[in-house]
Amino acid sequence: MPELPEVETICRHLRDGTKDSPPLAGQQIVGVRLGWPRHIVEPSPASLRRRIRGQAVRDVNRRGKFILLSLERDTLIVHLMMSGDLFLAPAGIPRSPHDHTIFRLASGWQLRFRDPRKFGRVFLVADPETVLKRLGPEPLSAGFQVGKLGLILNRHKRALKPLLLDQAAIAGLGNIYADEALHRARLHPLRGSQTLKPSEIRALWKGIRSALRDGLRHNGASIDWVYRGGSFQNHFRVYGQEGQPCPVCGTTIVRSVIGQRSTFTCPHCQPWGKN
DNA sequence: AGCGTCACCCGGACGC
DNA sequence: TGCGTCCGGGTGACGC
Repeated sequence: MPELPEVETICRHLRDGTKDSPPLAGQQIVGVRLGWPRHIVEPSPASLRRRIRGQAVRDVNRRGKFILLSLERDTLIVHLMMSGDLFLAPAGIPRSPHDHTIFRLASGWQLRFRDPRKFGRVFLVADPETVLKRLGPEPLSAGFQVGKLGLILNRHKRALKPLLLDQAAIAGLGNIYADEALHRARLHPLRGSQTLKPSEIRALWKGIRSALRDGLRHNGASIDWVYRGGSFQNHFRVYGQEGQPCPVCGTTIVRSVIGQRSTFTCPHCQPWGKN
């Protein structure tokens, strides 16, 4: 499921173009196909269709797991949720049954939102902050220093894993990168956020950043049936590795459920002792 | 107030 | 083959 590195990779492909498709910036939207209107959170589908016509894409950015397409007057915001993909395709390529929302461009290319599970969300708003205001800081930004993570950890009294997954605390982590970050930090996912020593806060900070950076370096992870060309799935240390040896110590990775989420840990590297 | 838990939305994968 | 169950990101309802 697309998390920060996967969403960032998709944004880069849209922004810079790929060997098969042009950059999105400068392209004018001339029409929309709304094959699953429930994707549209706001405004109404009819209003979106009317408002978006004629607007050109100025820029492509990411905030948390949201893709932001800055248009001339509005911002088109897409959340891929767990099975979404956003990409350019020539109009001549037949759409797949899951290409629900399609933005037709003046160039003849199409911006397609493919989403087999239909959980994705689309917003067209004048002010992106109305959608993004609840998000916590960007974990890869220069402003996200160790002290900032320490404040977040101490502001809450929660188990680490649900806290890492809370987009209002830190934006962009999902199940994969939360587990990978905790393993790198050698911290158990049930540790209380207020019980960490300074050295452990630093380890978690480094774990979060290095897991995300490694994900980005491999263009994200390609899992389930959604393939975007990433290869980070070949470098998971714990996620999905139940029964496999820990790459650090060889102990068998175990799966548990924490906060209704599958959670993978190394019992040796991430002991659940006192604290 | 803040936290945990649960249901909800979907369809592909998988087990029987 | 066909049915039932599981999974998961974010949100909102609910209870403590």
